[in-house]
Amino acid sequence: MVKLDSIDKQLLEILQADSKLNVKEISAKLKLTKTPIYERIKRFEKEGVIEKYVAVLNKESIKTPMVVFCSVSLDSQKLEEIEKFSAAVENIPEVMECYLMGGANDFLLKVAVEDLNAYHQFSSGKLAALPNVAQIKSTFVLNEVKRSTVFPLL
Amino acid sequence: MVKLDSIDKQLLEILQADSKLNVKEISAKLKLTKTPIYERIKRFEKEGVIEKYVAVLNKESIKTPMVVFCSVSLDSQKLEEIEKFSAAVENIPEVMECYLMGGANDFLLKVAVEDLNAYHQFSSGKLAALPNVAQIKSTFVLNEVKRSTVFPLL
DNA sequence: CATGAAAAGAACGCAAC
DNA sequence: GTTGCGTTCTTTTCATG
Repeated sequence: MVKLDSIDKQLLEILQADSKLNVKEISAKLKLTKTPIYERIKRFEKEGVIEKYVAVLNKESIKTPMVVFCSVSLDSQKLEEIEKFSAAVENIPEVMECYLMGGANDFLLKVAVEDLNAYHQFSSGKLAALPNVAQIKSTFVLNEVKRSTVFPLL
Repeated sequence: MVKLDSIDKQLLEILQADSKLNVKEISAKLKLTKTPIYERIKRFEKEGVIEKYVAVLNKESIKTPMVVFCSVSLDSQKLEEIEKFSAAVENIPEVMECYLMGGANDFLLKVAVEDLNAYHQFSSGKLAALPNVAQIKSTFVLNEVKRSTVFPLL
C-alpha cells in the first residue's frame, strides 16, 4: 500500500478521468512544473499504482450487450470453496465484475451477453456447471443510468 | 449507432485493454500498416465511439474504499419519477454505478465510501432524502473478485 | 521543486502507388 | 489498403540552481 500526498491524489484523480492529457497540461492544472509531475507518474507506473491505461467506449454509439446481475450462492462457504469459485469466474469472459458479498455470503456477478438466449446458455451451461453452485438469481438491467471507473482516493 | 467491421472490433478490443500501445504496435497486431489504423482510431475519437482514455488504478496498492451495493425502490415507477431519480443520482459522487433493473423495478447502485460511518451518512442522509425513495436494501462487498471495463463488442 | 536544453520517439499530415 | 517522407509534438533524459 502506497502513501499518497495531496498532489498524488489530485494527479491520480486527473488521470482516472482523462489519461490523454500530456504532462504539460497536467502540470498546469496542479500548478507545478513538468519535472515533478513526470516523475510522479513514472513512479506510479513503475510501482503498479497505475495498473494500465484503457479506452472507454461510448455505449450510445455501439450495440451494447445485455447486462444481467446474478446472485450466486454456494453450497458451502468454506474459504477453499470460495476461492475455487473465484478462480473459475476469473476466466469466464461474460463475467465483467464479481464480488464476494456480506450478508447472505453470496457472490454478485455482473454479466454481459448478447441476448436472452446467450444468457440462458451462460447461466445454465457455464455458471450452474461450476462446482458447489447452489442457487442463481438473475436480475436484468433495463437501463444503465451511471457508470464510472473513478475510485475515490482516501 | 456505428457499424463495426471485424478490424474495428479487434482494434477497440485492444484499446479497451491497453490504450498505451502506439499505432505501430497496434498495426503489427492487426497485420496492417499504420495509416489505416491511425485513421480508424481518429475516426472513433471524432465520432465519440471512444469516449475517453483513463488510467486504471491497482486496488492492491491504494487504500480502497468500502463498496456497497444498494437496491433502491421507489414509491412510484412512473417514467417521470424514474428520470428524476436517475438525474439526482448522477450528481452524487459516492454512486459509482447505477442501473435501472427489471423485475422489482428497482435501481441497483454501486456505492463507494470511506467507511461504515460514511455509508450511514450517505444512505440515510443523501439517498433516503431523495424524493420518492421507498426502500433501501444494502449489501456490503467483502472482496472484489473481478472487475473489468471491457465491453464485449457484438 | 524550477529551468532549460537536447535527443529519441510518436503523432500527424501529405503524396504516390 | 501500402510505402515513404517530413514536420510537429511529447516523452524522456540530463544538467544546473
